[in-house]
Amino acid sequence: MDQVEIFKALSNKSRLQILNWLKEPETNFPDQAEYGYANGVCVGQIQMKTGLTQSTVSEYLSTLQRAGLVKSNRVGQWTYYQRNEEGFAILNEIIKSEI
Amino acid sequence: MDQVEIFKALSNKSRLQILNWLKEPETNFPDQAEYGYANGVCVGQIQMKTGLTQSTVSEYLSTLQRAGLVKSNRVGQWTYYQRNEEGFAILNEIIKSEI
DNA sequence: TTGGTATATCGGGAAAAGTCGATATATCTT
DNA sequence: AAGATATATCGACTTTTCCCGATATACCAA
Repeated sequence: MDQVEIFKALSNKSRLQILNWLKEPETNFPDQAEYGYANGVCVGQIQMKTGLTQSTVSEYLSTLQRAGLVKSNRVGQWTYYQRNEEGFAILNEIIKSEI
Repeated sequence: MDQVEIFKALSNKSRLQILNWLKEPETNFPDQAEYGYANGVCVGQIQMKTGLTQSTVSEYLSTLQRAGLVKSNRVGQWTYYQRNEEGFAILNEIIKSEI
């Protein structure tokens, strides 16, 4: 888990927004309700809310996942993303003791 | 204080290292001893330790200052830099509540 | 097996960041 | 006032990031 990679992932307004939205999926992605929130929120929902293209959002989610800040679950043709709180715990450790 | 700007400032190995070194100036910048540590560490000392050019280090320190992570004191021909712990407090707040 | 839908990957052009050497500015010393 | 030293800024070049459209892949449904 590279520190620089984590901070690079956080160096983008849209990616920060996605992470924040994923804190309260029920509030921020109501259209996801019919599929449930257990596995997270699917890419299409996130894409719509950002207003960016599908490819960009897919790329951004990969970036966040490589940094350890989200995790994904593939279910059928959907990929659900949710926050990875372990990643944030690591981030807190880094800031407390390594910076 | 822009969130993205803070994370961009942290998205660089050398800048992270500088911040970490400045946690213990006495240990990491012993040559600074004769001038004291009260105002921080001067650019030249930091430059030597990074191995980067003077202009790059000066630029990096400005970047960190714009992000609120260090503060500077000019004394004579020297500019001393030290950590700005308020900035780190803000960073912690951002991570806790805005991401 | 043929479409249809959701996501991922690829290729690219524009903008930003990384890093340098050269030069400017500020200050100190003599 | 002149030279020396410390730092900041400028101009340039290379690498990375941003973000897109097009295409590929995976899965589902008829």
